[in-house]
Amino acid sequence: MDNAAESLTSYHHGDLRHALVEAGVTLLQAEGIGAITLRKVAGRAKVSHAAPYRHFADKQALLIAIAEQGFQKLTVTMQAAVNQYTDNPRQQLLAIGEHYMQFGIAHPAHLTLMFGEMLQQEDDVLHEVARASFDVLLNAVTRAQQAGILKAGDSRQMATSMWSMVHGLTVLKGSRLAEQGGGELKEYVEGMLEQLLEGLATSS
Amino acid sequence: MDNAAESLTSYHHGDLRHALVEAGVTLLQAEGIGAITLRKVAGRAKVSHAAPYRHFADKQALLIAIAEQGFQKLTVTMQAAVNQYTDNPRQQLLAIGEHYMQFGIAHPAHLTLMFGEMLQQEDDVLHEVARASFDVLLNAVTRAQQAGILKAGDSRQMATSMWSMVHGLTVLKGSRLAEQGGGELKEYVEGMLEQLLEGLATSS
DNA sequence: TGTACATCAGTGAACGCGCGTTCACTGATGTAC
DNA sequence: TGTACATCAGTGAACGCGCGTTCACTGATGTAC
Repeated sequence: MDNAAESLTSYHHGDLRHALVEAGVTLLQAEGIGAITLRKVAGRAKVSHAAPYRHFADKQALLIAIAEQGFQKLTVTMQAAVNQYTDNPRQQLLAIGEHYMQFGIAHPAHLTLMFGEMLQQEDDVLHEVARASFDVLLNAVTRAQQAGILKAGDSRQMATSMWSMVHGLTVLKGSRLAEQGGGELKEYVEGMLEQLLEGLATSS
Repeated sequence: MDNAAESLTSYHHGDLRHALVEAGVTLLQAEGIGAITLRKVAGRAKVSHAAPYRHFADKQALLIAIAEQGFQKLTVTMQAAVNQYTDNPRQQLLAIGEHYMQFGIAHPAHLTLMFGEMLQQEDDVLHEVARASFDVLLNAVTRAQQAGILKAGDSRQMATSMWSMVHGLTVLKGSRLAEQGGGELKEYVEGMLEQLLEGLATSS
């Protein structure tokens, strides 16, 4: 249903590695982290359960690839938020937060996997794609400082503040701890973030 | 090593239900969420692997009990932070954040279980103990408002801001995304939280 | 205080199942001449 | 263009294992008289 160029491309399957990761993401979404097995993932990709071993050393390697894909998607969506407001660093920061929450609320199990289990692994590639996501925010913070919208100071620390707040909001919103009030997500996250931005503003 | 009143108390084992939860927490800490099985938990509690069924309907019920115990511990530690600064609502808020992070960094897998898998369950008892944790913070926010340290307004929303930020910081600190600089945890979380508190301060 | 009985927490054997992983294979694709 | 060979992605049977759960049991504790 997703990729039209299915049986056209290259080798036997085409791009089984990619298809397996996507199947894993779908399964994660539908049944949760505990439900991911190599056999089910292979089944969803319509190959035998031994086929994944041509592309992944073991189950752990597949899980890491799924987490990587999550960060890559996150980077793309955050960068899209930045591109949306070319000359307005403040709007960029708010939009990054909004897009982050959209991703996290649409894919809660994926976010849990990315931060809960995998990021504690010692995998350099994974940490590189995670850092790439973080850098989108970090760069926006730097631009906001240059524009005089945020005060000078440790931009990495400010980015960490914002990331933390938005990540925490996403997790809470996914549970029932936060009010589930009907307002728009955009207003919700922006209201919260503005409280923080006020504390980080230039004191003019 | 932990409970001295072992073979003294009451029935056959004494308090197997409690011992099973504690064994689960230890296992969670040592080997991660995926490693929790009824059989291993029973083994750690030195009973046969069928014994847990006298206290839990199934594995899921044990997992929920482990998550509940986490929130109860969190409530106690947050309340201790409040009691530490009886007449200083601002210090109370900072100390709550510090204690929260201490808990989360000491028990990362437990926190992941609590928020990642279990809180999305429809279990009323679990949500009640989670709300009890949240209320400790909420009450502190209310007192800070009354003391004129935070501006008037939706205290529940302000508490959500703070909880989000501290929760997010805890998760990030557990990964390698945040700087791992050697500073004290106390200074770290307080520096971050103060940025937010400034945005929430009365504008006097 | 002592005996008979009821309760029920914990036992240990057994079940069927799905899992990750291995391995000899097959057959489609790419390459050399 | 056509043939011979090498490569290697995907197959399907097989493995041993640990899992959750059930069940008839046993034996320690609590209760009635």
